[in-house]
Amino acid sequence: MKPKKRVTIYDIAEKLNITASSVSRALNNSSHVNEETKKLVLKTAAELNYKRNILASNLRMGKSHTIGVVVPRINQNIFSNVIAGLEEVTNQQNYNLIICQSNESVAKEIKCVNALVDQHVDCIIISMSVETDDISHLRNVISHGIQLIQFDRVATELETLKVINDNEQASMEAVEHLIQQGYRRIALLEGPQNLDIFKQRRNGYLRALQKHNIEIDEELVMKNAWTKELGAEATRKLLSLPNPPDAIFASTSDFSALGVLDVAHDMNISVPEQLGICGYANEAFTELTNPSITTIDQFSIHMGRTIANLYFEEAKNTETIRQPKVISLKPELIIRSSTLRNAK
Amino acid sequence: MKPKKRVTIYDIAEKLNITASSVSRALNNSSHVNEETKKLVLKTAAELNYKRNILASNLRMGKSHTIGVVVPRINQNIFSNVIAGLEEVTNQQNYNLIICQSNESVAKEIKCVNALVDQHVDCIIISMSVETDDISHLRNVISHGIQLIQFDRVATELETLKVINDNEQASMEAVEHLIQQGYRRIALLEGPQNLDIFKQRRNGYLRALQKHNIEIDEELVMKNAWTKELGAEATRKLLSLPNPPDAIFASTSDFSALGVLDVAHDMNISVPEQLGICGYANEAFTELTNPSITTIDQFSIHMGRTIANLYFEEAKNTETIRQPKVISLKPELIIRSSTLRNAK
DNA sequence: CTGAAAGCGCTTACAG
DNA sequence: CTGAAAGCGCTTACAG
Repeated sequence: MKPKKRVTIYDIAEKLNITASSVSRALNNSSHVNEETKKLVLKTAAELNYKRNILASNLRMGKSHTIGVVVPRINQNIFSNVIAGLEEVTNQQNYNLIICQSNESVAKEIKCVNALVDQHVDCIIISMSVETDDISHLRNVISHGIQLIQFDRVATELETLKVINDNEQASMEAVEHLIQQGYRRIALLEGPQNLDIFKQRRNGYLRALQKHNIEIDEELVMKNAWTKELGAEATRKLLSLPNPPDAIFASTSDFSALGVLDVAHDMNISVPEQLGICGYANEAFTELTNPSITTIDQFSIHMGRTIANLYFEEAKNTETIRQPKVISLKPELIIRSSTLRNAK
Repeated sequence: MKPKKRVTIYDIAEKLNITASSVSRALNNSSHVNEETKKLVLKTAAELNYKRNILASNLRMGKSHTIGVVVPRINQNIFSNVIAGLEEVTNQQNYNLIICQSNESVAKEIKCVNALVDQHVDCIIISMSVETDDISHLRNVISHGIQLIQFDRVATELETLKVINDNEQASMEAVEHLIQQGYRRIALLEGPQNLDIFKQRRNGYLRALQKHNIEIDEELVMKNAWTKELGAEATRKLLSLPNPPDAIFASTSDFSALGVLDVAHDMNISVPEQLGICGYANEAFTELTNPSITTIDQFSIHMGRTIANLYFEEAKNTETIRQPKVISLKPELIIRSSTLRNAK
């Protein structure tokens, strides 16, 4: 089958004995066009089954009606849900979404970002890889006049639009919940501190302990325990301490919480009686483990929608000098069996 | 910050005192170009930090170096993994991926497909929504000269490139495994039969029973049990039969298997002793439930890579008349506790 | 191997 | 409100 010959604005113009200029104006709903001709053009366009050639329009306008998204991993709860939310909104606006994954590598992240710049995307939405320290590729985005929106894992020092979670507050609530349940030696599995989200979670942990006058024991703070394996490893160390913790807050992810749970099972340590466990992210599996895992929900689909809406709002606001807006969303503690000692 | 003025082929041409035509040819590695000038052009391009304007190139060539993907849901194991695999390969080839989700609605699917056609994508990769019966929107894709690749949930009657799983074989193996474990009254939770994948899984079930001379009892075949809730509902009915099943093959998904497990827990029926459970798709959680769930892995990342590679191979083959190639992948049975009666 | 020219299909500043 | 014209930046068939 051969591609159909496409109908252009010239075909419409010819049929109506006007110029392509007028047709274009009518189709774009420009104000400088007669109501009559506009109607006529729209009618004829429909009759001829005209479809605007987006490639031509893009070239002329210098924009692509496309938004690029760069995330560490597509198949991870928070990111696939953010993408789902983004897709929902951008689709309504007839925008396209180009999705890239950095696989937690800066090199790949840079490659993705540059590809999107080459593609003339109108906006780049990014959550940084764990490796990312130098952010000159992000500055480069801005210098090309492309809107940059950071979310979740953001570089605070870079003034852009941001949609973040209030990690500190959420962490604090999680740790306070543990304290309320009678846990006193609460360990922290923390993530790479070059990412602000992990710093904030650490701060929330510290603040909660301070507030309740619990001494901070650096022995209980395990660095870089942000995968299932690393979480398990850290847990083994913690539980073999002379004075082991009675609860572990896996602030990095539910995956590390899962590592904690595995080790507890292996060592025949009962959860939540002997050990409380709290994760982060409300991955689907946290509901299904035995016991189910207390965690923090980040409403990631809603986050995706928020990001997209922010872009379209800002795109409208061309008049004034805009300042980098930051939207902070409030995560919610989901209390499950792994920390419910009192209720049992 | 203002966008930088972009360097064009004219800038390079001017600097070298040749025409843009030659520059273009050099950059595109055309054979009709002097080696010397080619080198010179590439050197100058690098010096000036030239970047091809993809929008212009796209318009001129009538293609977009973009592939559209339409899946029912992005945040579902198989699809997010297929996308991850696609992204991996297309990224290497400097192609873009535009991702849409149909949300299991034909209306949305049609909207997505049409948007991708309007976008002049080079290829559309699709896994149909459960509602899709009429496929004229897919024929429309082909009539626009756009390559169409179907995967997983395919319309068999439509002759296109396809990458599928051997669902029948996998189902048969799953049911045979149940039989080997001593289960004799094996129920089937089946999906909407307008989707071929669910028909094939049903066939695999039937073939396994026939092979082992087990009478087929239609009472044990539950239609349309393809979500957690519907799976649970069907299970309640099955377990209240005068002669209830001793195993349930949730051929639709692990989510329905989860529904089965929930009901079994509620009714204090022990798994796998009193009831064997097998799911489909190897969702992450199947490893984490208690007991862990036997299921079928579809190697979805690999499937994504396979699809992308198929596209690029076919794109090269312009010479001969191509026939619609179908690649069938072999899923693998993952045996876990929920069906291991003998081992216990 | 290279140049001159046309054209992809649109949008918009400039006149009138 | 409408037309004529230029231009977005490339690619390629046609000559030479």
